[in-house]
Amino acid sequence: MAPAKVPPTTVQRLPLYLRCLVQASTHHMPVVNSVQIAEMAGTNAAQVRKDLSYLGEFGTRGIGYDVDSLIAHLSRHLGLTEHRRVAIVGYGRLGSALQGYQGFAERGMRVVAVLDADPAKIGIAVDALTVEDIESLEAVVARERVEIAVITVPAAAAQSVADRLVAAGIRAIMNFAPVALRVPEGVEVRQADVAGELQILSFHLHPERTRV
Amino acid sequence: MAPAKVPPTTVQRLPLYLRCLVQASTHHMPVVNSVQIAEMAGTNAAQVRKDLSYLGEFGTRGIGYDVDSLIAHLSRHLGLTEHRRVAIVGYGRLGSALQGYQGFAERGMRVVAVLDADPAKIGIAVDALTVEDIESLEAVVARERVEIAVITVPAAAAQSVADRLVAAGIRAIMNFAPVALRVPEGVEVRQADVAGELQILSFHLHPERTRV
DNA sequence: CTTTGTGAACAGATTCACAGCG
DNA sequence: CGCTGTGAATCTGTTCACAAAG
Repeated sequence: MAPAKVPPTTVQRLPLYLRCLVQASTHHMPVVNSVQIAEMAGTNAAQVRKDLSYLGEFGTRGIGYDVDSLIAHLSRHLGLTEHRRVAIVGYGRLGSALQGYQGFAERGMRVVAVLDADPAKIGIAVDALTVEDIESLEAVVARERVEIAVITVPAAAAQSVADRLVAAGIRAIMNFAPVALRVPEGVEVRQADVAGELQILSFHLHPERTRV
Repeated sequence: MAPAKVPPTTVQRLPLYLRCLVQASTHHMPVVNSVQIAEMAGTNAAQVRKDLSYLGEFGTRGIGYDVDSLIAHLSRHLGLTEHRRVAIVGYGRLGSALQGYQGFAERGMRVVAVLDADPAKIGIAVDALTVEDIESLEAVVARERVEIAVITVPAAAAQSVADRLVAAGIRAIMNFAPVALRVPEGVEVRQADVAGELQILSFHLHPERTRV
């Protein structure tokens, strides 16, 4: 019953389930069963039930899961009862695309700071924010109570930015720079590498599906 | 010897190894051993050796791996001996950020087409390309011999775009829209969901981490 | 009668540890 | 000797199948 140990693979699927349930909610479905969730999520029903069982017992046998109540449970387990405070470090093409992404708010994320090292970019007003100097990173993190940092700086600068973020108390980093970050125990890093993903796709296209 | 069956988890790490080796090459290291690769990649040496062993026997016992030769082998196995032809469908903030990303070329990817449904965007010149009408998707895919498609359209349009891409012969899709795409057997999809990744990070920040 | 929740069986990935080769 | 390559052992995740609950 208590959230003892949730397997990493299960955690990775929770946002997907949440998305599907929100969609079901907008379609005015009051209740869904594990087969329906699995169809929407592209998995199988046993997986869905097992995953949810790690968080608690939320279903009703013979009926299924109450959509709104399950949304509430998942949101709580994902720590999304309040919006998470996100800083974007690096206001290049990708950084500005993320800053302007409308999908964050409805999924529990709030961008509270944008930073860059380029004097030409510092001071630019974006929505209600201003691009701030990366030199004042520590002050900004403290002032805005940043919980999650998104790194969109060039690869060469990523590790030093990560070091400073960690020193400033950040424990959750999403890194778009194509380098493996070194962080101390207790700091969680998610790596996003678009070119790498395309290379994985390329592997599956490989002509060499016969023999060498 | 022959590339029989490479486990999916291994395939996912190959781009990472390739990146590390390219870095080693620029640092003028002619040879690296599995411990060094593991350090750069953030894994362990046994993992590196096992992964590489699925592709063949590239090392020299007592010495290690020749960097340039291993880069060549990995590139070949990833199908990167020639640049992969990529189309970006959806010229919004994210689509344009990806279109302008300089990192693709050096990692075997070449953007050969950009499409959008918005008449205000169709015709815009981007580098050597022009944003084309999504209505002519099939013609563009054929003309440019597109191998990989990147979907950056709104969630509501993603499935129909995917259906048309598959019908046009595309077998590798990277999807940035936050929906689970349904595709037939034989079509490979990689899902990228930034908000979902941040939610995973949020889970790890959860206050409820105190053992119950 | 339906659907959950879950032990047990299974499948897959990681790590170990060492034989084999340079 | 040093380092790779790999079977064997271990660990982790997925799927099955059914008892328990409404």
